[in-house]
Amino acid sequence: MDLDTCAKALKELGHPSRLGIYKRLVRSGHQGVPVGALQKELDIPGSTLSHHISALVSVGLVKQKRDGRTLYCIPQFATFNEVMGFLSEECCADEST
Amino acid sequence: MDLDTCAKALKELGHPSRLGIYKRLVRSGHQGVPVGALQKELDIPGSTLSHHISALVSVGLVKQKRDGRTLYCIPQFATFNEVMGFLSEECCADEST
DNA sequence: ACCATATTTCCACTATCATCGAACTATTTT
DNA sequence: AAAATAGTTCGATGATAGTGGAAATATGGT
Repeated sequence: MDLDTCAKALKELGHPSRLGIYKRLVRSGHQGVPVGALQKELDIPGSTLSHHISALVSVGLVKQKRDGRTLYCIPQFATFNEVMGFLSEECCADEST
Repeated sequence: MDLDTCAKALKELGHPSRLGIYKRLVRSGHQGVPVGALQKELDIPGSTLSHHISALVSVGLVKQKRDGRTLYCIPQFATFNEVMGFLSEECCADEST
């Protein structure tokens, strides 16, 4: 992961609603959470929520999968881990110094 | 660290210039880097750079310390580590599941 | 006091983001 | 085929953010 890609991901996580959404998704693991469930739990109007979710999708932090009428939002741990990896490697103090 | 505070910090890191600045500061450790050095190395106009730096200062990721005419920018590892801690605890997959 | 250096603040401008109701699309049920 | 459910896209608006030149501030040197 390069700096620009990492910055884009951080930017999307850098909004309380989106960070909350991602946090909520992580809690429920690989099976994902329906958009509607997020809407109720987080109390965000549908259209606003939809924009936030697609922002997360656009940087690969979330994937969506349809099952009938229900759209599940699934956290993409791999992307998140790459972000964490970049931060650890490039932006953490080297305590051996 | 709570979600809102974390989101604010992530937001500021979520810009390539600012992430680059922070990364550069981390490289040089506790002694810090003069604003002017950042300006040359990163090739950002002074006023723009100044705005980016104060954004980082505003969320506690950077501190500034004057020595004569030179203002040193010093990364605040504690804040950064709190952000990392929040992300690890609240947004990482629990692999024991 | 004056000049040079280092950096910030002011100002104006453009661009992107956030929000949300209303209209629309997709899918299932009856 | 109509109605119900789930979610998205449209469209408009207000709010923030990004940018950088010019003017201002701070400090040190002569």
